[in-house]
Amino acid sequence: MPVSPLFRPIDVAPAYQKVADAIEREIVNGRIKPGDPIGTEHDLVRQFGVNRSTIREGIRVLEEGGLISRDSSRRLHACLPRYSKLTSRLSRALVLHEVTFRELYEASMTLEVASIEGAVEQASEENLAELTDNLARSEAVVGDPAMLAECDAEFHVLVAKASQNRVLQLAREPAAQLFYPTTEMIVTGVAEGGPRLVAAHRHLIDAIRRRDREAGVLWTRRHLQDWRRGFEKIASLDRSVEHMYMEHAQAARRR
Amino acid sequence: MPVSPLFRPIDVAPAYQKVADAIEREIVNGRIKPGDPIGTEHDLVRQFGVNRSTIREGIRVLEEGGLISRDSSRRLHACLPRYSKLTSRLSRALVLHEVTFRELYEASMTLEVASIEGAVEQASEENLAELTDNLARSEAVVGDPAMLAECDAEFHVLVAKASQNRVLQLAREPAAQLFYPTTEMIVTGVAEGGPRLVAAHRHLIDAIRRRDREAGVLWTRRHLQDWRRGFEKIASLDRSVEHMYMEHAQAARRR
DNA sequence: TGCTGTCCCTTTGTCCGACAAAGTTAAAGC
DNA sequence: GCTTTAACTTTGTCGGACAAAGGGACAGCA
Repeated sequence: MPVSPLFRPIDVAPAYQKVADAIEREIVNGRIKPGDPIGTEHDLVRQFGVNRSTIREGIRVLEEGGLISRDSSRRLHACLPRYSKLTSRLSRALVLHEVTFRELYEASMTLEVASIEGAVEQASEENLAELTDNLARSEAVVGDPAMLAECDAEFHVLVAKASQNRVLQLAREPAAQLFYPTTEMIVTGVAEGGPRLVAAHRHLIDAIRRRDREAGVLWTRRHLQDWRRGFEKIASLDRSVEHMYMEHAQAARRR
Repeated sequence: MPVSPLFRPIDVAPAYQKVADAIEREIVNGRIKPGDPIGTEHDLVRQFGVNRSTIREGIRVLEEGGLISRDSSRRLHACLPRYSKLTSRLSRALVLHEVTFRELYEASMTLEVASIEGAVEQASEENLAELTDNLARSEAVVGDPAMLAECDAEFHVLVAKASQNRVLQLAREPAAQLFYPTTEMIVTGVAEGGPRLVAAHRHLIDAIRRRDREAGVLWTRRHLQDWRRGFEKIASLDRSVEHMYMEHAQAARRR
């Protein structure tokens, strides 16, 4: 017979976790604002009454979560978590879960179409300027697969940004990060890949400028289908995302 | 005049970071498989030749990233990062960036429609059984807003799972986690809210079973529009997601 | 005035050694 | 065979220590 629940389980979190939680609460509640200094480790030792090693373990937890960071002089301050840092964790998780390129492709089809729809509706002049600048840089490096792939990744980040929807921006990011290395491979392996990619970007910018939703969606689909056709010349869509992707993710995270 | 970039910045990562990176590499490369033991802190001290405090800081980093965890006996082992743990970080970031409910609503409209489309196409008998079970539990707690909101959140997780697309599952999660508290508020404040919610779920399951894509999309839209109408009785869609949401996110993370 | 070098203080990253609490293993006892 | 007891191991925490690097103030020099 199970005993009746007379007592609740006691919260026995280790001290470093409690330190992290306490600081996190202050930041999330807004009592510590992004940019505010957290104080030195010694300060925290005094405030929490625990050893510096314990404080440092707590700091690592928060740092990894993107809630605090150290400036050039290594002083601690609260900060607004950067999406790209957090989403690289998710990309890594997708790799470890061995998702297939088909899943990536189908999810991205949805996410990128939604991005362009938002961009067509909401893009500002500044967004258009950024996109145009990106296009110019892409044209300049159309012969360099690595650089072009980087420009492509940035282009789609800018489209998502132009949608003015940060939830969407964040949702597409983990999948998008996994695209980058294949884009490089495809542009390397398929002769007409680079020019087609740049042409698609040009049409997309044009669609955004003319607020032409149909054209935006059409060219986004074509752009992705191009990727797919190029990819299928190299491998099967049902292959799982390979481990090599992590090198890129790691490099991106450290930036 | 700027100096020409003769030298690249030297990589001077602190030791704990190098420890974390080294272990991460082994896991991501697959040399350490999920479930494999990492060894004791003392083992790592010997292998890396650094102090235990340094090892422990590195471990915190990996633990926070979901790459390793401690079992019941606190021994370290590699593990498959759980989406929900990672996405709660993102939800927190969305809160701190003060995204609006409008962004949440519009992004979710896309993500949930994509989920149901995938589910209609791909759902297995097992997925349907889980959904049906969820529906039964929802009907049983239709009078309890907190429990019903929890069931609703789980329902949509199950729909996304039925799509068999893990990228999509992951992409919708950060936004979905922010819905939960408002659903509770709406069901509390709007008398017909609970029954309408359950009815929508019933129609969605039916659409999946009949592989009726149109009906699935239709009822997903209605379901979300219901949420929106309910929400607008309480507050404006352009209000930013409030800090109170973090309590839920924190509770979910610890589970 | 503007730049450089120096001295001092603070802060961080790392190390060492220590210990209680909790878990593990294995032997001893029934 | 099952329980109890007694080592042994591992983790979480502590205190103190020190070198390296950064910041600030101040003097010297062009």
